[in-house]
Amino acid sequence: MRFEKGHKAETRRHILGVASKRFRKDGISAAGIAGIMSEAGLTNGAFYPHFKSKDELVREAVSSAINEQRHRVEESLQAGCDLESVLRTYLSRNHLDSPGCGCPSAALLPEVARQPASTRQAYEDGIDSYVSTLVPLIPIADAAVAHRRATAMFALMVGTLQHARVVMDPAAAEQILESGVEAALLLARAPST
Amino acid sequence: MRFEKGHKAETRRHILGVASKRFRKDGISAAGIAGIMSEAGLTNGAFYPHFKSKDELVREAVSSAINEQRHRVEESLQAGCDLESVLRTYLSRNHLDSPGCGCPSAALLPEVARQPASTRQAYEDGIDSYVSTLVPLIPIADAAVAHRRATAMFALMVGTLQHARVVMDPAAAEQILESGVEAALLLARAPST
DNA sequence: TGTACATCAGTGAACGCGCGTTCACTGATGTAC
DNA sequence: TGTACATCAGTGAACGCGCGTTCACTGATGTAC
Repeated sequence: MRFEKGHKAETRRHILGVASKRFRKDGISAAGIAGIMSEAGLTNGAFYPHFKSKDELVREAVSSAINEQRHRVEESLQAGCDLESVLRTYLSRNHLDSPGCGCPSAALLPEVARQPASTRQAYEDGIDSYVSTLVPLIPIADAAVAHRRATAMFALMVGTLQHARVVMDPAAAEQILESGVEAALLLARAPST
Repeated sequence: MRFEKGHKAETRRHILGVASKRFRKDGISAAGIAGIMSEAGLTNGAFYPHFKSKDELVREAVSSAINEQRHRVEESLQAGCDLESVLRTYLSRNHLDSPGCGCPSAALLPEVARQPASTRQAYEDGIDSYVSTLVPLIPIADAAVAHRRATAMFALMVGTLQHARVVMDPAAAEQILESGVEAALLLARAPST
């Protein structure tokens, strides 16, 4: 072999990583194969030995992005972070300014809803895991209630970050983020009556 | 003149209406001028006497969509609808299945954040009005608190509808919508301490 | 009343460009003998 | 040990297509005389 073993698998992973960022930064339909491949340091022709089609790349890139997003939260929790700290990381200036390496739902959720069924299904599974990761942060005994609260909290976080990203004035954007933190804490802490 | 007076303005409005739906249904970058014009019953060449560029169409189409969205809520309020009824209209099966004639934020918010400044500004203004329309539905005396709650409620509604639109199983999607209604009511009703 | 001209919303072909995808090819290495 | 061949990740030109945009033109009507 003229390349060390595992080289191709590594290239594939590299392409996926580049694509995953480009999709979040520019949008799925606005990001092209040629641009992704050249950012990966390859020519466009090298794409198809790795992926059957752009749809396959999209499916793998967005589902790996949502799984990485869950991983980041899991690591925060293992490091001992509480809910407010997780919320303030998500609803931060830093996350606001870095859609390319942030939450794929904030960057792409409506566009994912327009993808083929297999992509939507893979993404839905990723969201389910993500929401489940948020559940233990909610101090409510009733598991079903806590899960519904976590589902709403996810939507609130995603919607808030999207809204803040449209806003031109950074100070106004930060107020929107703060509204989101406040409301998410309220959702978590309100009694379950 | 070979067309009655006001004909051109009416055609322009017609193109805007078609575009506004197409953008919400297919996404801004995925919807093309030729497709919009042919759905409007015209040829592609007829576009440019009406609009300077696609960007101009996008700006007018999305900002008119968000203003119509506010109008729908205002009319519900004038008809005497309460908060829960407004929420259940927004987070309904019907809205879920009709992105093309529904809330542009649920369909396009992340993509709007990637548009030129003038589009983002126009859209931001539309959201501000929309959120202000929601404020009176929140029974909290402190205006600043009520406004932050309304801001969060907007994000929760948008995020919930987007999430439900990704989900394949209709029953699961409705559970997500229900989580959103429940949480939005909680946000509105929780005391302001 | 009849004819010549001006108006202008809309036509439809064409522009260059980038898209997703295909494919004959390269060239560095490993294996066979 | 040296040579011939097989392997295959990646190259880069080309495919047809649709994009946003331009522009010379049409043709129905209104106005001028």
